[in-house]
Order: sequence, then structure tokens, then C-alpha cells
Amino acid sequence: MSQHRSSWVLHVDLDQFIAAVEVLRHPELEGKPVIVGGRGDPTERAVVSTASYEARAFGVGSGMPLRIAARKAPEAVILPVDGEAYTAASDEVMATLRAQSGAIVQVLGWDEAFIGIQTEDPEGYARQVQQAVLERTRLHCSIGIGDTLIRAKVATGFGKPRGVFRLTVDNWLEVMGDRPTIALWGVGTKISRRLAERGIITVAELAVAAPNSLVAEFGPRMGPWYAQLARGEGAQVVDDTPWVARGHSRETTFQQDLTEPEQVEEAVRELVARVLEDVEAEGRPVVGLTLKVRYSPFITKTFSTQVAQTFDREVVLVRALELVGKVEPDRAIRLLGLRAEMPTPEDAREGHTPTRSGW
DNA sequence: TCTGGGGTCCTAGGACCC
DNA sequence: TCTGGGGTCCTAGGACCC
Repeated sequence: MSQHRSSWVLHVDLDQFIAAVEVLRHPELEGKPVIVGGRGDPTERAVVSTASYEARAFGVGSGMPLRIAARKAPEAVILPVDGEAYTAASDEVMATLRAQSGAIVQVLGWDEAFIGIQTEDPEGYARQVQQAVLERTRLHCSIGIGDTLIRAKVATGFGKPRGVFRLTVDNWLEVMGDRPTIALWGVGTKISRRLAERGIITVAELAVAAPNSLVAEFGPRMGPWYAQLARGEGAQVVDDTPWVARGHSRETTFQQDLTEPEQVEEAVRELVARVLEDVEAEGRPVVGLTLKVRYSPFITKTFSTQVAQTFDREVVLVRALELVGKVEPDRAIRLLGLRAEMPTPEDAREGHTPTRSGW
């Protein structure tokens, strides 16, 4: 039953963030279809990062190959991804959020954050946040209000664009119950299909699904997690402890497939150098390496190895080149990636709770 | 249509040990 | 000879998100 509550979770999501930042520095693009992706060249292997609402009207969306996007929206302006510009804009947005009185801010990415807040008027507070963000950054955002992080996160989608929407235990099932499970954050095409095969089509059905059968199908953690997700339940407290990266990775899709072993080795040397730049910037050691290989046709393999804590570039290079030995010779390679893992605070602790289940 | 780049967490199965 | 049951560590790979 509904009860009085003064503790709220807000989820702030910038509207078409990347495209919006580009329009701010290219005012002449206002109102035009804008696509941002890759190096801005639709003849290259790349995908759409963000499309403006005008471009979306042509059926262009995130993750779509740039080549296809250009075909669907021939008039669209295609711009290269400029990460530094988005990081700068994002920093300003997050600083604005942190400056709101009483706000506990948990950053989720470039264009998203949770705010924990005590208020009797969450809608009023949300409008205030939108106004502050707009004044300081000229960017529009949508805000979801919830009594759990999950409900706030899902609510944002109903507020877009530029709106505010509230989801709580009182209206969650009414709003979400009849929707397909894929509408849930954390359920994608594969899981929704496996659920459907077991007769679970809607969020309401998943919310009351037998725990035993979910555990049998998805394992001891993910099984119960999906049912909980469908009920919108989970953490209610926004956690602003600074993020600690578990690792860093770099990958490159080659415009022409690699066919020579020397090319592969050279590419891996380069990846090692780029990954170590990030790792060294944090002054933390490497404890594991994963080499990712995408062959043509589109088949991805990974090879990983643990590494005794090291700061030594040569050691990392040698271990990475060992992994290269596992790559199948005589197959064209379209992508190489390298991930370096670093020790996490959890490694030192016993019986920690993984964050996803913690939600 | 033909699929980037940077992340996170979970699971399965083999190796090994007692 | 054919073989239990539990545990841990490690690698490979799956799934999802922005």
C-alpha cells in the first residue's frame, strides 16, 4: 500500500547527449538530422553512437552500422566521435548535479546519474534539477523518480524527452506488467527469448515466476535477479563512493582484415602500449590480460591469462604476445582487443557482494 | 543491414587437491 | 579396479549496458 515517503531516487538521463553536444558547437545543425559515429566516414567499418531525434525519424539508431545509417538518412550530417568534448560536457553536468542541495550523486556514465534525495516533492526537485542543468550546460535531460534505483532508471524512459516520470511500488506493475521482459533494464534479446521459451512473456509473469525454475535456467544469482528486476525491487540507496575501474581495454577494428602474423604482432604491441597508458595513469598493477580476436567471418574468441601483479611493461608485453600464440593462423582478423585487469578492493576482502546482485 | 569501443558481472567446465 | 564428494583456481565465453 502507498505510504508516506520522503526518501527518493532520481535518475537523470541527458537527451540525445552526444548529438546535443555537437549541435551546441555547431548551431547551424539545430533541427537537422545529425549522426555521430566512428570517424564520421560512412564508408568505414563503424557504428552510430548517437543520432539526433531528426535522424531517428529516418529509422537511424544507436549501434547501427554507419553505412546503413547513411543510406537511411542521406541528408544527415555525419560527425566523428569526439570523446574529450563529451567528457568535458559530462563533467559539467555532473558538477551541476552535485551542487544541488542534499543530492547524493552516483554517476553511471557520460550522460547518466542517480541522485539520492530527501524531499516531500520529488517532481518539484526534478524540475529544479532540469532547470539547473539547462542553465549551466544548455543541455536537456529527462528524469525518472523511483523508490528503488531500478524503478527510477526505468521511469526515465517514460519521461523522455525533457520530462519527469514517477514509478513506485504503487504503479510499477500497472505501467510495466503487460510489457515484454525485454523492456527491463538488464534483459536483452537472448534472455527475453529464453524466458519466452519457458512461457514467460511479460514482466508480470516474470515477477511471479517460480524461483526454482529460474535458478535451473539462469543460475543461482541471475535467476533470482531477473525475478527481482521484474518486480522493480532492489537497492534504494544511492551510493556515491568513487568508481574504481576493474580494468582497461583497447580494441581496434581494422578497415582491412589482417592476414599476416607480423601485422598481428605489431597491432598487439600497439594495444599493449595504449592499454598501459590508462593503467599507468592510475598507478595500479596489472593482474590479468585478455586478448580478444574477431575473425572474418564474425566469430569472436578470447584468450586470457593471469599475471602476477606487475608494473613492468616488458612483462605485460611478453604475456600479451604469449596469448597471440593462441590465435588461429591462416584466418583473416578484423578486430583485436586487449584488456588489462587490475586488483580491486574486493580482491582483498572476503565474501563481498557483487554490485549487480546488490541492486 | 552487418555489426565500434569501453565497460561490468556471471556461468560452465576443466584441472587439481584432499 | 573403478571410483565419491567437496572444494578452489583458472580460462573461455556469454550477456548486457552506454
